[in-house]
Amino acid sequence: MRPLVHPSIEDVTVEGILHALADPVRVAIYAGLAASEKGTSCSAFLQLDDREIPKSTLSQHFRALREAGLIRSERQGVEMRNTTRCGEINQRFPGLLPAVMGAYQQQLMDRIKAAKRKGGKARGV
Amino acid sequence: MRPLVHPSIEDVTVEGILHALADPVRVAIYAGLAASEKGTSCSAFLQLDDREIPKSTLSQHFRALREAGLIRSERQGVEMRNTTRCGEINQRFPGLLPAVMGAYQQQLMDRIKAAKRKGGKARGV
DNA sequence: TTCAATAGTTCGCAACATATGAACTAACGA
DNA sequence: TCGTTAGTTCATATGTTGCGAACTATTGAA
Repeated sequence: MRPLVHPSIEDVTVEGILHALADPVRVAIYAGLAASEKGTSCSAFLQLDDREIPKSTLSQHFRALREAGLIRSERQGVEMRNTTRCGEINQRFPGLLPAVMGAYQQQLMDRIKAAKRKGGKARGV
Repeated sequence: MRPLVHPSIEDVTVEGILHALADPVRVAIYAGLAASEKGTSCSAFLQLDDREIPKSTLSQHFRALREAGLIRSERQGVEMRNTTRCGEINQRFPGLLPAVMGAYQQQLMDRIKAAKRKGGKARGV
């Protein structure tokens, strides 16, 4: 089993970051990791936003985030401790991550508002 | 020949924008359009950064940008007038586009600096 | 040790996406 | 009507993604 790959911060690319964060599932994972102080295991995201994510799919998403340089994963006993590398990235690309996450936040709020206007339950997928 | 599709600004998604801008060719096109005041034809980008882009590939890239909501394309006689929709997008997702384009700019400058440090010619691809 | 349990990874394949040459269409000007 | 220029669409080869099944690593008993 090959060891986990973490690019050094100089090898992190903007296109890589954008590609990784162009997927709602990965964004949700990233946001979850960013919110937790001391790192989170992968399996914490098996259930995400009412959606079931298969284990193998989750693993691929973590790999994508890791190889884009967005997160760091290290074994801690039987499970994984995942943390964001937002400090390093903010230093290399100041303002990029806040802008992206802020835009997603904005989009979420717009959707909630739009769902309310339609009167029914929030069915936005 | 089906008419060109332009999503209304409420239908523009963050994931769509990021996916479109996760490609260096499309970013170069977008930057070129953003720099020009009165719109630019597609064929202006057939030669890009020393690279030859095939016509059909270019057409797909323009379609991607268009359907992500990043640009507007309208026929002007025999050619196309492409313009960015950055005004609308900045209103809907304030700060997103400047942050992304700024990060690419940063990356470009870092690469130039790194190439200089290595002494040789700028071979960074 | 050996066995079972838990947490992730890797493999294989089907479905989807992308790049590009070739053929096509649309607008214009002889 | 023909030729030219500018883009689009089609066909296809190649690449990427999602997911079940099989595998690996670590820990904790028995």
